[in-house]
Amino acid sequence: MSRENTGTSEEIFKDTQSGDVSPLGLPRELVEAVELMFFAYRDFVSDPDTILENHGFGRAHHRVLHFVGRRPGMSVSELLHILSITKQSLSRVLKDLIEEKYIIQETDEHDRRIKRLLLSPKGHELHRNLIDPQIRRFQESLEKSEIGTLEKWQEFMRHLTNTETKIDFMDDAGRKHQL
Amino acid sequence: MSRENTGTSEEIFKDTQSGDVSPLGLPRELVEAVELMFFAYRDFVSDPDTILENHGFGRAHHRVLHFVGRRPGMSVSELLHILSITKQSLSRVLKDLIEEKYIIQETDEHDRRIKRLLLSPKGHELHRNLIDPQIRRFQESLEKSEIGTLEKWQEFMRHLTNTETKIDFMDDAGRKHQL
DNA sequence: TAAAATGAGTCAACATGGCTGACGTATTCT
DNA sequence: AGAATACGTCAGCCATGTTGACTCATTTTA
Repeated sequence: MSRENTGTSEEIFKDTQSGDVSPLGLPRELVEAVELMFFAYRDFVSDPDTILENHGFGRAHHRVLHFVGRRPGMSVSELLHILSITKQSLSRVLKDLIEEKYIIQETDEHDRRIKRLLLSPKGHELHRNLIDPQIRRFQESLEKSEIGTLEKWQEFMRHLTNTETKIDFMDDAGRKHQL
Repeated sequence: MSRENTGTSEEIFKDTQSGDVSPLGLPRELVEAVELMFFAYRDFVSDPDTILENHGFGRAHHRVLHFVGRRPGMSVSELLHILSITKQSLSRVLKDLIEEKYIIQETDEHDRRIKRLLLSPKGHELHRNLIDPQIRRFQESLEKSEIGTLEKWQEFMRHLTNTETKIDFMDDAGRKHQL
């Protein structure tokens, strides 16, 4: 996989390993990494997207369904924090999901202002159908990779995410899921 | 705020290593991987997003700028294939970039129907400013990781992307960049 | 050389999912 | 009793994806 150097690059960035530099004067493998982020993410969400279409839902619905499924009983404001979107953006999709009985709301026993969100059996089923192809994609990719790849991949992905994101995800919940 | 496990998970997926299973009856580390994909991607694009705002541009402009920068002289239809969007979606952002002189069009010498796309110096500068924080994010994350992490990460990301995506990216160009 | 195919650009119309600011209502905290 | 919190909702804006139809220049092909 050797590539020739154009020679005219500014080389502000010292290359990590190979000394190979892209036409932008940036380390080629990091520019490739930027592109892999784009392609991998796009393809990764493409399978659920297809399923969602048949239900008249979009990616936003998927996210809500996912996090409610993962953290049953979460409040609306917890969900807002995790998704980092506005109340209005959330309410549109949440309304759909509640009206069509994928998500159930239960008033909190101790603070009746808070509504706890839960998946109905129908919601669980859809969630499962949406995540299945993604899990399968991971498993198939892992089969092609050396052992220990997933751990290293996860570690690096964690480093890439903002600390606030990780704190947000842990804090409001009080549960043991930590990203 | 602890909530008890419902206990009714189907456990169709055998867990890869730990035997640990999420509330969904799916291997927990793979469900976490799905979430890392969401969070890491979101945070990863957040830096350029901020810069783009100041220019009145969006993510779509960024993508065009990036691929034209990476593969100078590419045609409009090659760009359409890589981005996998429609001509209309592309034309809106491409028009902006051409009007504001970030991108230059040159008619192909041998086939005058084809327009070759290039970045102007202004375009290169913006491209550079947009990619810089992403490269830096990678470098900082790498510093926190074991050596060899980038290679493993890239390999796995490649496995995650569709084969068509990879082929598309190689074929139309005739150049040696292959994802 | 006439007809077909290709590359690029455009129009109108639509959907999704972000955003803002303002406001209402129920409930709880001080 | 009044302030703060949690949730919901209205109206409207913007970016970026979609479709289908159509033009125009240029090249290929029958």
